Amino acid sequence: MNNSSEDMAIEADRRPAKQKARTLVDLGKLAGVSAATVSRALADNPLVNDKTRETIKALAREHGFRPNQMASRLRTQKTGVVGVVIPLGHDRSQHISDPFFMALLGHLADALTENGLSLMLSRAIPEEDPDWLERITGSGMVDGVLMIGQSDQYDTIERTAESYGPLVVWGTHHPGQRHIAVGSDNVLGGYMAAEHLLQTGRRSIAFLGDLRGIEIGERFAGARDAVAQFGGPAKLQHLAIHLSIDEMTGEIAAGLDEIAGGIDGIVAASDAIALAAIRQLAERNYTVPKDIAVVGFDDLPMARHTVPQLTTVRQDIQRGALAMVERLDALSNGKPASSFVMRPELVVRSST
Amino acid sequence: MNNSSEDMAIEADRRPAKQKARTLVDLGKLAGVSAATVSRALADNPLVNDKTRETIKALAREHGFRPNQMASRLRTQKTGVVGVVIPLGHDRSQHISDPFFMALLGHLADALTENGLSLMLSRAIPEEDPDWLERITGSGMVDGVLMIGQSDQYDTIERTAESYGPLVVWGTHHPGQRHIAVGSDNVLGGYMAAEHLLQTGRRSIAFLGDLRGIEIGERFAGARDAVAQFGGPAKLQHLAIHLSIDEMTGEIAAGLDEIAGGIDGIVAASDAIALAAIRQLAERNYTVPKDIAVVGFDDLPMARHTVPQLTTVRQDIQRGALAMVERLDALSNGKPASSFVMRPELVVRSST
DNA sequence: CCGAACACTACAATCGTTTGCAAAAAAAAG
DNA sequence: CTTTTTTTTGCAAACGATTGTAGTGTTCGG
Repeated sequence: MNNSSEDMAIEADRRPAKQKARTLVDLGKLAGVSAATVSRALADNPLVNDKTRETIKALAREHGFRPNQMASRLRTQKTGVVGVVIPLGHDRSQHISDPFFMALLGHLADALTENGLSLMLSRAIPEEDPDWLERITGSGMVDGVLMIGQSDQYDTIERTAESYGPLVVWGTHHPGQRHIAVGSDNVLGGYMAAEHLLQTGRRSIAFLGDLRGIEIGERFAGARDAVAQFGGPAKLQHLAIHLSIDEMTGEIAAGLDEIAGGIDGIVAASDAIALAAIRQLAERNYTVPKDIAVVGFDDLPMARHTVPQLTTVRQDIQRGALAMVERLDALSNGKPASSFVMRPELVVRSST
Repeated sequence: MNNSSEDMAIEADRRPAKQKARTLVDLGKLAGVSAATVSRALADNPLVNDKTRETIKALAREHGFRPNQMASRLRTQKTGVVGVVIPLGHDRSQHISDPFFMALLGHLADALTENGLSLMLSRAIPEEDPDWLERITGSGMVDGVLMIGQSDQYDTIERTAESYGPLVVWGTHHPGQRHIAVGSDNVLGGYMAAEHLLQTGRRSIAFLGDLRGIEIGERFAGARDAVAQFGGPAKLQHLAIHLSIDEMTGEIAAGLDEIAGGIDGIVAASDAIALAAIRQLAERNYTVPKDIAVVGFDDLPMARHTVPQLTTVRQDIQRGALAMVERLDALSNGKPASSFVMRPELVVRSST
């Protein structure tokens, strides 16, 4: 048992790398053929003799040889890499480790790997780097770009979409929109959440989220619609909560101190916000759902593992990820593609 | 309000891309200079005349020109990209969206972006692709490789480390180990978790996790040490739980049905497992921590937002991510680096 | 035994940048 | 108005793989 109270730095055994065949020419020399033949052999091109191919392949295996991707891709003008960008526009301090981003990213990684593609991840901060999108589309490093969230960069995205084909965005689709988007019907989702609270007898609802995010704004609009349509004594108020998990806690605490006494329902813009809110309510001795009911948004895996289990508006992230990859694939092969708006689904659990 | 019950596909306005200057030569022609000069101008090379540079830069901006990265990187033999690999060895169905992976990945992305590097994410399934690591190190696409977890691939990693320099792994360091690793002292962490339960009066402890994962095996070993050292009536048993969130729930449910009556403490191999366990215990009317105390591992952000808040062994993921990037940076610049074992920290909250 | 058909393989150009070196232009010195 | 020095630019050779085309060698029908 190690009982030191300090971290430890440990020297590792290291020795210089041994020499290998690094290029097609090297390997060709060893096999007694030209680089061209080696290239074809490794690509299973039928032009090359079976025996030659086997010799070459064996040699390649033995030397652990792999063709240089940079050169290959320069030549073929294909990279096999798609860029995944997370624009952090309205919420500069928002961390890339936001759980929704991460969940979608995970599914994207799975879907892309399935298709033999690699994923290049970038975080973009538009305020600091106005060229953020150009930098990626124009880098020549990627065959296409997937974007997670529109943030407040709708116009930039539209502008880029005019000249850059293979671009698919997670977010909303507006009529006449140029870029392909995959996402949920956020207005409907917000509507469902608020409607559910109203139907279960709640009347004074707070919406927790930062409306500058396009999608979040839509969720709020949906909730407002529901409340307006319900009419009567139903009320809706709004609390701006950043998505960053660090700021979130304090903001929610402060906000709830002010309004918790006057509300009986919360529509949270995300599951993460909902969880933080539930936690803060528990500390203030409000019982969920008896005193205040809480509806989340996203249905992240964790929503099922909380106490109480979270009622939330489910976005099918996996399906969305798949749809994004399919569309990107179509676009990069010159085929047409269309935006995709998924219908969200209210999942009623124990927090309402 | 959209009340259709179907998802929707929407055609987007699309038009062909407009033509731009695509190469240094193109741009050089426009500026009346050679490609070499353009290259230097864009790189702020002092050899080129200030006025010329400005002309060229303006032109480049106007045309949205960016040098082709493939060509540039082929020429300079530097990619500015580091590969991040998640080997899914012992737990084939484990999803890349595992919350710990995602959290570490997020921090890595932040740390790398900070240093102007891009991140190429790959998921590797060693059983299907024995060459998984070679495929990445030898691809020529990356300047270095970061690995999240050793899974059961310790030998493969060691072998690769002999010939491939810039490789840093999240995981454990064994004496004489060749590859650089950053991670927590898992034995100590497991020890701390079990010791804490014993000190708070628990005597019959279950460890939940799949011992084939090296790190998890170490955590179990630590817990065993603590129990052995405590002696007397203290007991430890083990329940194999996969990391995949889908399998996890069922396995935990089945396992708990069998043993929950006979235990008063749980050491979970991860926070995710701990949460799932708490949830299952609640459904079986066991109160946490009164009937059964639960200690997690990782201290993911969500651990603070659960009810009850999770007592857990904290790994400083952010610090670890930073350490990994620093070490990789050193290695790729030919400098030496050493493994780094962080001391975990027991965070006592309300689940014990 | 010759020419045609076929099966392989090698040559060489290409992808777009970068960079050592030489050349040209401009400035300074004599 | 030469020479010498300093700037500034262009030339051309990499980087390493791919691929159309030309070339070599083999086989086969006649």
